[in-house]
Amino acid sequence: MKDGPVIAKIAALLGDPARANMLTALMDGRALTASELAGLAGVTLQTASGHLAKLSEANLIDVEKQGRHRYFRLSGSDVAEVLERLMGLAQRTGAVRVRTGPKDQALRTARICYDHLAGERGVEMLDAARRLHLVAEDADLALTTKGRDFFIGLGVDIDRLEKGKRPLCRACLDWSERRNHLGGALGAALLDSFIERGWARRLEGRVISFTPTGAQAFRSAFSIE
Amino acid sequence: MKDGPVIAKIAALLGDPARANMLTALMDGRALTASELAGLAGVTLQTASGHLAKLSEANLIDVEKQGRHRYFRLSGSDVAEVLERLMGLAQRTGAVRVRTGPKDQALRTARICYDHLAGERGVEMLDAARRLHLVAEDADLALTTKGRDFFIGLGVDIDRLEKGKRPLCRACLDWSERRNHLGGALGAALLDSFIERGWARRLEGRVISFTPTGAQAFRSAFSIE
DNA sequence: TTCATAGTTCGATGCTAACCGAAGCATGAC
DNA sequence: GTCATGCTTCGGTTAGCATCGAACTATGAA
Repeated sequence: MKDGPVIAKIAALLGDPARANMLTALMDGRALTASELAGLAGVTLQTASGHLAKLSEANLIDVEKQGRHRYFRLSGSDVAEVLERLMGLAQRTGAVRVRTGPKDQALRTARICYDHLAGERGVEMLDAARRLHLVAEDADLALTTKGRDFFIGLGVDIDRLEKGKRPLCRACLDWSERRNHLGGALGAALLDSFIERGWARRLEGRVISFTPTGAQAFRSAFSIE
Repeated sequence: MKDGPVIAKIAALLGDPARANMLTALMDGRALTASELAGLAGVTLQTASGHLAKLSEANLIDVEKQGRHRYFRLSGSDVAEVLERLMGLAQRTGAVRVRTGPKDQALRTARICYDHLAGERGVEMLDAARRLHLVAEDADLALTTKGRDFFIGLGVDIDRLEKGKRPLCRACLDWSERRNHLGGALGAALLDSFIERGWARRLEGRVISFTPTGAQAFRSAFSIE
């Protein structure tokens, strides 16, 4: 069994409160500076710098220099997914009280998962996309011809997305709903589109808030209800 | 951000090599004694006992007393899933050299994932089940009427499985194939059935080995190739 | 009973790593 | 040039925890 130490190395990196705080702060896919992350994690800049160096060396985060700032972001959605799973585990094993504050409720309704829509709205959207035969289950998830036209109609540049190396569609398990929502390049593009159209906007944390008319437009687009 | 410490507590438990070794040893769903786990992890019994107490207190593993033995098993498939994801991360981030030994190849071909079939054979089976319309994508995965008859024909007692609280079908991400295989109560029952029929047997570690005739029967049952 | 096996608890040791102060670079503003 | 800001590196302290030896409890066998 030489798998143990391999897992342990990564898990140990996630196992420090300061680092875990930084990573969860990055879960919304944005890039943050070292100072911001230090503040969020509640440690000094020097300490944060050390942590970030470790995370970076392990390729869990990517760095981008910009002037005298250094921006950090998760190196991929798989990192965010593991964090989500760990939250799910923490919840099931009772390590965390079930929080039911208003903020928690907002997170469950709609939130950002790395760069795409998650929560009730996210699961709802994938369900609808399946019902309307916009996507089909192939190896993972695949866009149908009908789906292609549909999303192009929504203003998504499918051709461009297909050129990228990122999978177009990806089923991503939602920790609060325990069902899948739509990730991948398409999932990201859709969320961008919703925000651009003013259907929804990003609040503090990872909360996504739909405007009343935006929610109406969203439901109408996907024939929900 | 109070999510950080929550994640960190669990991740820290997985972040010790000895504990990680024990948990990976339990990933095949079997229950092992404290002595066995100590041996596998390469630590003394006292040390192992301490680790097991921590894992148990965090509800990551369950204990069962039997005479003067204490048997430990993972508290759920979600624990195994997180471990699989961590392995996937370790692989992508280059923390682990791509092992290509014969044992590794065997693991990729067919292995046990908590209690169901994973690896190439596992992914193949779910693909086939979809192609034959035995399962359909509902919220997660659902058995079709055709699928029900099919699996009953294979000797699976679907009615009994449905009475349990465990979901019948569950898509489970395969780290080596990066695609889904079939988990849930049905996935577990199918693997049991394959072994009972002598199509396959469990080797050391998590390797599942199909006999030549078993592989033939498997492919024939699912109309593969 | 006595002995053996399985496991826990306690105590001491030693290593690792998180932390921060202070100093050092690097970039940009003026 | 000077100064400020953003971040890293170095050094020293501290705290936590993994480890094991030794003693102890519990179950089973003879």
